[in-house]
Amino acid sequence: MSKTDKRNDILNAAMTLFAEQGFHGAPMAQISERAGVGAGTIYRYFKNRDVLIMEIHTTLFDKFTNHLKERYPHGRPVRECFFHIGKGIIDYFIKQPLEFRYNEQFHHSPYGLEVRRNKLTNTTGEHDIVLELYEKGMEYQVIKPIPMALFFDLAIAPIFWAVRDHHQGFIKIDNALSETIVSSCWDSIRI
Amino acid sequence: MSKTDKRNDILNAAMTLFAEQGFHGAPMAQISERAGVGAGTIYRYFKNRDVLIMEIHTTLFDKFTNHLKERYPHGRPVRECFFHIGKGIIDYFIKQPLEFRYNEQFHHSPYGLEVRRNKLTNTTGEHDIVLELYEKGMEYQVIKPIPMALFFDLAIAPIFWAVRDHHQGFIKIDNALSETIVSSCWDSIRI
Amino acid sequence: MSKTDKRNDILNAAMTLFAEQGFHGAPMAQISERAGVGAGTIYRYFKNRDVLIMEIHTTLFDKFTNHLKERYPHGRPVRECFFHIGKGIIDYFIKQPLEFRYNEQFHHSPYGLEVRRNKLTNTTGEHDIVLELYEKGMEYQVIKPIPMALFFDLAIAPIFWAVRDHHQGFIKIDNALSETIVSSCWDSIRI
Amino acid sequence: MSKTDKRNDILNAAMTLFAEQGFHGAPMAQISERAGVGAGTIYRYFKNRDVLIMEIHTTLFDKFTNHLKERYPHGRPVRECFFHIGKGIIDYFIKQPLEFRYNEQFHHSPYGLEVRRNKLTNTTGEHDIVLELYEKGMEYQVIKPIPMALFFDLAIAPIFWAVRDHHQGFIKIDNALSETIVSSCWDSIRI
DNA sequence: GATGAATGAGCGTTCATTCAT
DNA sequence: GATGAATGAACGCTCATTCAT
Repeated sequence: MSKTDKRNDILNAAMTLFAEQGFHGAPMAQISERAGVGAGTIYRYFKNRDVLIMEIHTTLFDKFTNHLKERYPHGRPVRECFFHIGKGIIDYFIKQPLEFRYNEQFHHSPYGLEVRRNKLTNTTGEHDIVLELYEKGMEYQVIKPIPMALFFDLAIAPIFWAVRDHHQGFIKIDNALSETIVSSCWDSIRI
Repeated sequence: MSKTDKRNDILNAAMTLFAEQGFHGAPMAQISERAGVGAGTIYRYFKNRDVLIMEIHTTLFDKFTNHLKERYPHGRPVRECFFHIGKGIIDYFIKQPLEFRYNEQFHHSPYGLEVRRNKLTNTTGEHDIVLELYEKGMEYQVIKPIPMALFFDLAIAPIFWAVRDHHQGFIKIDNALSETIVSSCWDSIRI
Repeated sequence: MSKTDKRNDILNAAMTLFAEQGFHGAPMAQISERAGVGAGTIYRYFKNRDVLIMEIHTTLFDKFTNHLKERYPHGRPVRECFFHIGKGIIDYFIKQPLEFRYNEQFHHSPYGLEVRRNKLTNTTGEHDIVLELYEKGMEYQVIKPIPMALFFDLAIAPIFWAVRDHHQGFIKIDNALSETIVSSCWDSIRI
Repeated sequence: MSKTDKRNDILNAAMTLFAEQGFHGAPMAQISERAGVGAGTIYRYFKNRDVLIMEIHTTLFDKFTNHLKERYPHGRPVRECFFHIGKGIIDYFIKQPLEFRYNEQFHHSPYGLEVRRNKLTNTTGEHDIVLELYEKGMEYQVIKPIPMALFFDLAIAPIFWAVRDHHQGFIKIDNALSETIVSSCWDSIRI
């Protein structure tokens, strides 16, 4: 088993347990047991628990972002781009319930706040796909003149809530409903 | 000091500390200290920590619901009723940052899931109002034909996210922006 | 059992174990077991392990100092005062092997250095009995003109080493030998 | 690099780290890193940590003893021999602060006791010289009639304490003060 | 021979809960 | 009823040692 394998085992075990039981319900000992490694081994790959939690986020976020960037309709109208993203988010997280749960846990923890803050006050050159959309929408005046953070709230919040409801069994999102959701979000931000 | 007073002191102390420091950052000893009671006294009023956390939620939720019911425009058009609720939520939680923080913590903890499940199944409290709104909207065909849970997601999610952004300093919600937010939500659900 | 009793139990258990097994050979769990209290109880009386170690020192040092101050020949010649102290140290630590061992451990740990530093650079009004002796000896020119720290080294070091040899069985200090030791130390510092 | 080189690298790295950070502050991993060898390699040369600690002592002690034996004034008066040894100790350890620190750590650890016991029982190394000195002093009646261990305590203890004070900055030992120290020690043992 | 990844027992400390007063 | 001292299981983390390569 290669070094990368073991690291991945830990990442997966931790992600699963954090998703299923919350950050506080998953002690390091349980993670190591599930990963099939010794308790101390985790610390060869991650300096401490906090770093592990952050690294899971980073890993998942990269994977998620790559998914959204696939077949992204560069150069096409803002509306079309938005639909790509909205439906992309739904598709991805419908298929990945654990990642979705992890994501929810993460963004409602102290870790999540900091990440969000960095994202919204982004001074690094990182190209956030949604941020770019917002700027283009403003430029072409196809979306309402609102602060960027609020753009996120209106356009994205319902999507995440709907996915959560799907996983909790309150609704069943198929292609048609996915279309309805994203379309409704678009209605709330378009001029 | 009456029995009720002491119970309230505990509820308030616990709510504040949970809101400020998270569930994990507020040990029972600190709660009892802040409430001005002995550590053991908490257990006379609440069977254990989990029950305390649940009771705080119930208490806050009742208070919040009552706020929304005040001057509720019964019999008026769905749109007007929705604006009453939407702006009511914003007003309330802008003024009550601690309660908002508590609410967020709560709904993203294991406790939260169960409550939500009951909420959508039973029809009590807040949902009486919103449920009624949904049904009336369906009947008069002024809102899109979507499942009730999705109605929630579209209409309410952005409001909570926006309030969170307000408290975290990413946006500043004044009356005008409040109007914009609720209006945008309405755009996403109206026919 | 009073509060003070339990605190004393912990202090004694810890002192004994530290003396017998060294700081590193005495885990908190063993201390609590020997003290007959729960593991967490120690932390009601001492913030942490380091504080416990310091408090033992303080307690022992006060007791020891009080012993030396008994029947101290105030106003009598420096030589007589020195003999009182020298023989007092020997008497005390011959009778208290555990306290002696603790003292040795302590003074050769990082804790000990700090204490010694404070003592030698003393700006607090604390009346150290040996320090006073040094100053009087200098004033009356009955001891060699040497730095204070060296006075300690010459006058006190052999006494502690001799007591250690006594406890380790290399010598047997009786009254006569005690007299010899202190007298020899005096020979090394007197003019 | 020969076998001996690697062994020496480990000894030096370990000695330095133990001296600087104490036995408990220097994990094997850090030692191996500093020595430029793999973690497991240490165990090819030393059965375990305790053995490593003991071997460092032995090595340093041999080196130290050889230093004292250099230009030893065999056949000259006891006083002269004593001055050679006393000043030799001071010179050596003033120049070798790390070795001195290591020595102090060692002798106040559980390891130290056993070694000292053997030292006073057997007659090897340093003690050859000092033992000889003691016996000659007794024979010619130039030093007080005291047990050998006590001879050590009176003659050597102040020297070690003074060197410690030098390294800790409480005194500054130059040639004159070195003379004073050894001379004072002599005063305490001579007839 | 040499390596360093892996181990897991053991550490200091916390805190929800109990119960004698 | 009210208290808060006492508990001990549980936690995150370290590190001496092993052993497959």
